[in-house]
Amino acid sequence: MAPWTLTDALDAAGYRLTRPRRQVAELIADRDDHFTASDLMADARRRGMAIGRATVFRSLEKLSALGQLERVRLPTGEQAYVACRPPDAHHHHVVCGRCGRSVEVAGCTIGSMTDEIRRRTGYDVATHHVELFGTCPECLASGADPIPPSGHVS
Amino acid sequence: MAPWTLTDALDAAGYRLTRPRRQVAELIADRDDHFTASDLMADARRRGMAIGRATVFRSLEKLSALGQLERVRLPTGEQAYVACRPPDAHHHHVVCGRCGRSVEVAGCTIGSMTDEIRRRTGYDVATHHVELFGTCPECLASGADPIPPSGHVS
DNA sequence: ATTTTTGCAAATCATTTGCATATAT
DNA sequence: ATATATGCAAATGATTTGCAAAAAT
Repeated sequence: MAPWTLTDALDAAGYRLTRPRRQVAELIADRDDHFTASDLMADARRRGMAIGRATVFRSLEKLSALGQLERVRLPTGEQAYVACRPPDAHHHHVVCGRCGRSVEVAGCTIGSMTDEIRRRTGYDVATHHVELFGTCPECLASGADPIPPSGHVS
Repeated sequence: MAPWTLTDALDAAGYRLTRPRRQVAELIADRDDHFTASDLMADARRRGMAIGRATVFRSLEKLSALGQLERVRLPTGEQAYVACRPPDAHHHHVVCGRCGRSVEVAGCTIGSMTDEIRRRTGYDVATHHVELFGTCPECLASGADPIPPSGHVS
């Protein structure tokens, strides 16, 4: 069988495989960068797919819940999504601020912080979000000026 | 002089010290938890302060740009802010998902990840965002069930 | 006096929801 | 058949913007 598609994930979770859902899955699979809900709407229109706005949002919600997508807030403040491939392991994404491409980064070092935080602050850390932004190798190679490191982050 | 207030920060940055701005600064200073723009609007109304919605947003924007506030996206999806005290050093916030209180955590271990990421992915990491959520010591003591660690985070 | 800031109301924008219809199972 | 999902359009909610009036320098 094909590796493991978003459609498979929806299927495995017991959702019905409808035309709109297959199409949303296809649109996402064809992207290698982050995207917003409206990006997908535009993609769909461009390909002549008729998918309702609400359906796109509902699909994104389900796929996020299934761990197939991660919601990220871009530095610009936009709400975007990136596909998790593979979706199971704990990881983070680095998003290129220039072209939008993203890759996953395994080996999260945050875990080791939580004990330390508990000890120092008394807070029991349950979850965390990490969003990394920078410049991808392609954009670096193309001579574009890298995004300058920001002085005060997070 | 008083330690260093949000008002001082606005002043130092060359902004005019208007009544609404002083009031927003006061409202924020009186909070020890995260807050949304609407929270501040409500606080203001409660105290009989007449501050326009737009002014609140404009003030939050300036204070964020000055590094006095951090914008955080709560697990619920809400856009909130937390005060940075002190505002200068690189740090992150742990937010209590139960009561909203937050504290800063110094000693970010992300920095050490960036070289590794560069080596493994070719991405030049410029900025990062870390948002930590959990349960604060007070809430833990009060016997409330801690927020369960989430399986797939970020 | 001059420039900045305010506050309103309108505009924008993203996201959600109700509900009758259509579709997958 | 029957439960689920769609798609519209309307509702919601947050944030932004234009602009004349008000306030700070």
